[in-house]
Amino acid sequence: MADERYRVQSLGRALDLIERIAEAGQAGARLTDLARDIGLSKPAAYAMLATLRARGLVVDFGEGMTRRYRLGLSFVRFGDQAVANTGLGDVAMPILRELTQEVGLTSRVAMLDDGFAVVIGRVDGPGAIRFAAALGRREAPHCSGVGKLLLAAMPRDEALSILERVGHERRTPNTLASLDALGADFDRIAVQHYAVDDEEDVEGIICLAAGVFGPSGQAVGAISVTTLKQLLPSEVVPSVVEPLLRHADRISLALGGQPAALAWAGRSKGARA
Amino acid sequence: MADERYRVQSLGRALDLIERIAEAGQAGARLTDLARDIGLSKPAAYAMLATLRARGLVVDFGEGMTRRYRLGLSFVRFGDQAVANTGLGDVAMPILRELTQEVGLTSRVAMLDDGFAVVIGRVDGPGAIRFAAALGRREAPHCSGVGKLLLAAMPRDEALSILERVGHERRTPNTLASLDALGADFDRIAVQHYAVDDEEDVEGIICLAAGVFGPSGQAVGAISVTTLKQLLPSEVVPSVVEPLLRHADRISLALGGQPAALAWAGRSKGARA
DNA sequence: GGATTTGTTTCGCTATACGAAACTAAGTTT
DNA sequence: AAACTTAGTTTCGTATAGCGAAACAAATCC
Repeated sequence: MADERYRVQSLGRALDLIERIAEAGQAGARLTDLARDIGLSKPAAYAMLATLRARGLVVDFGEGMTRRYRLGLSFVRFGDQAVANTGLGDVAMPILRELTQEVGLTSRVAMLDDGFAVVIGRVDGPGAIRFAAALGRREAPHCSGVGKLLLAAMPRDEALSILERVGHERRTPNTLASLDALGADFDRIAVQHYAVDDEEDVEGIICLAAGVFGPSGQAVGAISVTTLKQLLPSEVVPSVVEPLLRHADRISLALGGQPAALAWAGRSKGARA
Repeated sequence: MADERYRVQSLGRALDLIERIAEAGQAGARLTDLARDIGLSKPAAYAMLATLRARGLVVDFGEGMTRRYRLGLSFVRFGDQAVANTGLGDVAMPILRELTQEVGLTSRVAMLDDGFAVVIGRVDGPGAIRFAAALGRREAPHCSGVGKLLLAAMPRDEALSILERVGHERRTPNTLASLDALGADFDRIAVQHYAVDDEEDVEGIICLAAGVFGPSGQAVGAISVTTLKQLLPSEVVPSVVEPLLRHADRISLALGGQPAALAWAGRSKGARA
């Protein structure tokens, strides 16, 4: 099944097209650019766009020579459906709202998907500082709070295998780029039950994450709060960690899962199961 | 461009496939059923699924004869991007949260897309009563609060043309199924600045909607609150309408648009522009 | 254990996705 | 304002690749 023989080439190209349109964002993408970027002729791209447009998956605007394409609202349903499928999104969102209200920070929920931490829900904090916390963003597992937490919660060899596969390159001076440093951090996370991304992905941004655990004690996801490092002096970190862990446990319990204390305690012995 | 000649058939079939998988929801869909439903051979559907799976657009679970497919998290990013493109989603969500907190009811934002009101954001209310308010859902324009509001805000002939195109059939005893009844309701909405779906779509459900207006005074979207009819006696309706209109105006202003009073007043004379 | 059903793989035919080229129309330059 | 450029649209012939038939493998049912 992982075999590359059984693929539909034209569908793959159409997905490339969608990818490029998504990258173009609100500004939209032009036919000629799209065709060139995905290595297709204009008529071919034109036909694909017409097909996607008929389904509402892309919309066009502008007339004549300046027609542009962007993603259409038909994607909304599919994206929401994908989140609903996880079972985590709907449970987490109301609690995330309470967390954001309590600590006054932007909060998120993420799950591991193909080695990356995918953000499936967010609640923007108050104030002018907005973080471009796009849903569906794939956060690198080695330099994001949610990513490190989810890796720390799984058997060590699996975590290392993921790191090897998706990489763990340096992004800032603070990034834990070596497997040794990451392993030590995982150990600390397992003891303290929360992960810290201290300017390891983007300079100036700090992020605290806690795990959400299922019935068997394995981590099904993670929640986090994000803010500017300068707004979170180290002495107030505990006052944020406490509600973070508390609300994470509430989500775990709402899912019928284990609280963090139980899950982390049972992790080492259950790891080989 | 609306011409049906220039289409990519295989892409269209793949989109049918995605549609069916979305319909199957959390339970997932099986290869054989999918192939049959979209009128394709098993090998063809198999290749499409492999292509989609490689991109994370579908995920499979279960082994052997009971393998099932559901939508994958890669759709999340596209859905969020589509909402972000509208410019309305990100502005409306924080205010929607305040609205839900203030009135204690589930709230939503919707936009008109291809004749239907598409829900692009929601905040679930507290309490056990959850409404399956899926994002991306296309609400019929004639029997939903947001739909009727958006139709009432546009030139009457355009509204009628949409109703003719997408239909306006009866769903409950309360549904306004005639164009006359709908027209009268549009007139009332234009005067009172809010729309009511009083068990017109689903029995037992009531919904109040208010408009969000852009700089030129045209409606760019609508927000609504929904609850069980029996929980909202008519004497308390005004106490919900007031914050609804107030927060809707806040969204309009945040977009650089006009408040409802101005927009509705300027509607008739600007209609032919 | 045989029968049935589902997923997987092979393979050959032809439908169809693709590119070349021509066309139209909207900007841009001189 | 005419020549030039650039973008989108349409036509059409061809070779590719998408498709179905058939066979295979593996799991479930009776």
